[in-house]
Amino acid sequence: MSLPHAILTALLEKPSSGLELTRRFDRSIGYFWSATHQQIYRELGKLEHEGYIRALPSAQPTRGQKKEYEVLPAGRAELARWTAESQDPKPIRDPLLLRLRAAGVVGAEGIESELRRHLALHQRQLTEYLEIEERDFPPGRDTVEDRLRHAVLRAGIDLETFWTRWLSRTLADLEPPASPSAAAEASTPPAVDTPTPPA
Amino acid sequence: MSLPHAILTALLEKPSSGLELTRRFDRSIGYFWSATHQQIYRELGKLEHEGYIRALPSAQPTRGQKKEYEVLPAGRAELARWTAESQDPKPIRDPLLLRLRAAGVVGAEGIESELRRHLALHQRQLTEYLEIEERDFPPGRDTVEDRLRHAVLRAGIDLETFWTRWLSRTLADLEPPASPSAAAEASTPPAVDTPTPPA
DNA sequence: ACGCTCATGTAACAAGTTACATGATTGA
DNA sequence: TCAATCATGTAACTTGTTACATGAGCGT
Repeated sequence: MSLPHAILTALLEKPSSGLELTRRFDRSIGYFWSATHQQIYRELGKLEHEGYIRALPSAQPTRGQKKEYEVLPAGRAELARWTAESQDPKPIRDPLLLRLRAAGVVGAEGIESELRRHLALHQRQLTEYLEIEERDFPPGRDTVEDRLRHAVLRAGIDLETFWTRWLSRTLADLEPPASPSAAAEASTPPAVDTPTPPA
Repeated sequence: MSLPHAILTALLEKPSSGLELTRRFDRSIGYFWSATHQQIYRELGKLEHEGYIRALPSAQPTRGQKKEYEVLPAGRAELARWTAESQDPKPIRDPLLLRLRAAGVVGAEGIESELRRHLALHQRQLTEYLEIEERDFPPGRDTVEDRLRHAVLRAGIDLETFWTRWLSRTLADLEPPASPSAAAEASTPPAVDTPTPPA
């Protein structure tokens, strides 16, 4: 049940329309909780129905017309409740790790180029986060909000750093099958489904 | 579309019944792709229907009777195709980061105990991974499969290491609002939800 | 006969994804 | 007026979650 609370947070930071929210879920908040506009409109409807938010009266309720929402006290209370709630961390769920495991069974044919591609993507994301850090978190200010937001950004930075390091190391580990026997194996792709028969 | 391929991988490693798979999705494979037995049975049905796996003839098809599956050549081919496929990494999606951001808006009341709790959980998980590494990856062997499986485990180790470090640092950052000015800020809560007024 | 565990399943729902539909506004 | 863009929405589907149902085999 994270999306509604992500929306409440975004709306508290600044009342917005559905499309404006969608754009913000492509940047700031979206860096650690993405959502499409369909999800957002659906959820806005629910939140309004439950009395957590309301449409600002200025906008008419016709199709194609902008409709801005703001958070009601009940919504703020619900968000505070959820924030302090006890929630276990979700276990890792990563298709790339799964594919690496599968590669151990059906052969590591095309996976190296994927690792390289992911490495480039994570490096780019890391650069972006570092730029944001430089821009939005100069050494000066030090409110509690600043620290919280900085901590979140630092999680992004550290996670991307982890990926770039792990991918680099894994590539280095895989590239040189080193021993001549292994090299010979690699140059002998006998058929469709031969699962890496190494020495 | 990861679950069917996770199951194909598991079945290639060892033909199993639904319940045996469920158990394995609580351990080895489950460390980076979890699944409940309902998901697994549903997916086994689909995979059989599509001709990727088949039930071993030994077992009768009655309810309550064990039914073992094995992977057919088409299933192995599909898994190899998927493994080498180009798939973009998913952006981060973490409720804890979201809650930290929300705490910046509605106040960081209960979040510190959550951070400590998560820290303990991640430390325990890290210990478990390190034990597995010691047990399953002694310095000796060095086949391609070994390297792949070790790389996957190392991802788990490095990720848990990241979390423990980040949580420790974030806790240290939050505990002492330190500077008098920051303390002054914190003691001026303009509205509903007083954010973190600790000593 | 009873309860326990093993084992397979159904049903209903929640969350996320993909494709498409529709109206309003604005500038060429 | 036409196309592009802004803006809100529907529909259908897939994936994941939660609760429950049912049968087989075994020990007491």
